[in-house]
Amino acid sequence: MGRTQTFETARVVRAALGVFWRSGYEAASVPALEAATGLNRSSIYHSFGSKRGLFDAAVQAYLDDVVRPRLRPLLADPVAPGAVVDYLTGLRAALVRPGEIQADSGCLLVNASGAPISRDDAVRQTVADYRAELRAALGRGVDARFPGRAESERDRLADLCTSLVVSAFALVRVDPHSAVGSLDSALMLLERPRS
Amino acid sequence: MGRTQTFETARVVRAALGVFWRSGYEAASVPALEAATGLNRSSIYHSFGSKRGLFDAAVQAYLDDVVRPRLRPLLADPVAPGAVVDYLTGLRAALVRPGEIQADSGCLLVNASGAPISRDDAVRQTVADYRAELRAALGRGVDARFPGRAESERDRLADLCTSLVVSAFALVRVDPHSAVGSLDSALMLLERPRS
DNA sequence: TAGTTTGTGTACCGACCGTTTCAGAATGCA
DNA sequence: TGCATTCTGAAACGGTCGGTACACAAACTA
Repeated sequence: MGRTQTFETARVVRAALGVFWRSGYEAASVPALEAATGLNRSSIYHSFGSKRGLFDAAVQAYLDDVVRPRLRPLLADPVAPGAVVDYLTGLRAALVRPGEIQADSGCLLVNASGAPISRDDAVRQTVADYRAELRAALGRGVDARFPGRAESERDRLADLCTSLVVSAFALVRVDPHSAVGSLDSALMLLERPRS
Repeated sequence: MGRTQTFETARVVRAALGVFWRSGYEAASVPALEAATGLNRSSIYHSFGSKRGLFDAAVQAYLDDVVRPRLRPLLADPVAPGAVVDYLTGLRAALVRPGEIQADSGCLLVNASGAPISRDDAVRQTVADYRAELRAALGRGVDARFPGRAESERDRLADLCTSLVVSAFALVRVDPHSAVGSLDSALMLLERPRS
């Protein structure tokens, strides 16, 4: 063997994620990635092959460290009846919290969806899969909240919530007020009729 | 006086709009804008001052030639009861039509919302105003469709439709199927109860 | 026709882009 | 200690970026 890696890959990827998240893939310059990660370009290219390789790693980190932890309660078995509402409430809070990266940069993947990088098939698939994952989780949450309702109605509701979350992410950067409004719309749809 | 302009400004701006729409502001290179408009950079800079100046003109053209014509029936007085449904149906058709720019590039302004250009205050305001204009028009449409319902309920419905349209635009590029699904969700919300 | 104003083409500016190369420093194993 | 392997720093690659300078062609007014 030879010398071992002195930096923690996970930490580096997380730092790169911040840059991609704030700037988008195209505008994230290699010097900016060097500065954020503390790595020289040489090390970056040695470890990740290309800017794109680092981006792909950052996307995985985004899914694993940001998206999925928030969705986890919706994947429990059984799902708590309040889990969907908790999810939306938590997201709402994040979008409102000043300085929070989700608040001023939205969602890495929703942003990618409207950017030039979206012309890449693999990225397109990743974003579509992300949406499907979100939809599936919200579906479980809706089922747990309204177990008595017809499946078609629960599906309709889950579709609506998914779209509302996407729309919130799409507009946070320019109009946080209506982004929060989208989530509030979703929360109203999930209200239980008075007993 | 001296020589007069030999090109039609409106045509040039429309050509530039196509480039910005497909590529986004940052990735729209000056050479690409030259090719699309048929103008030399010198003429572009003489007439519009900067790439950004041309972009601003393109945004106005987008609002005037693309957004507002589609919204026009919703601004009529009185609004036809079917106008909202027609709007959503027409948009749905455009998002499905292959080769249509809205189908493979979404909405210029929703895309801008997740891009680096969204850090510019003027652009932020423009996109927020665009959303407000869409919301207002859909609000009129919803009012015309359900004149008997309470105002709060009509507002809720208009908010939902607006978010659903935004979410459709946000994802067309990567997942046209669920984009259409968002519009279908909106159309279902607008169904009239059987008489 | 003379003079003035304005549009247009060519060439070039410095800056930055992502990527590659290569030498050397650092650390593992035998 | 010596070798092997890997990480790291510096420098340079060709290419493209948005923007500018300037000369000239064009077309209007008088």
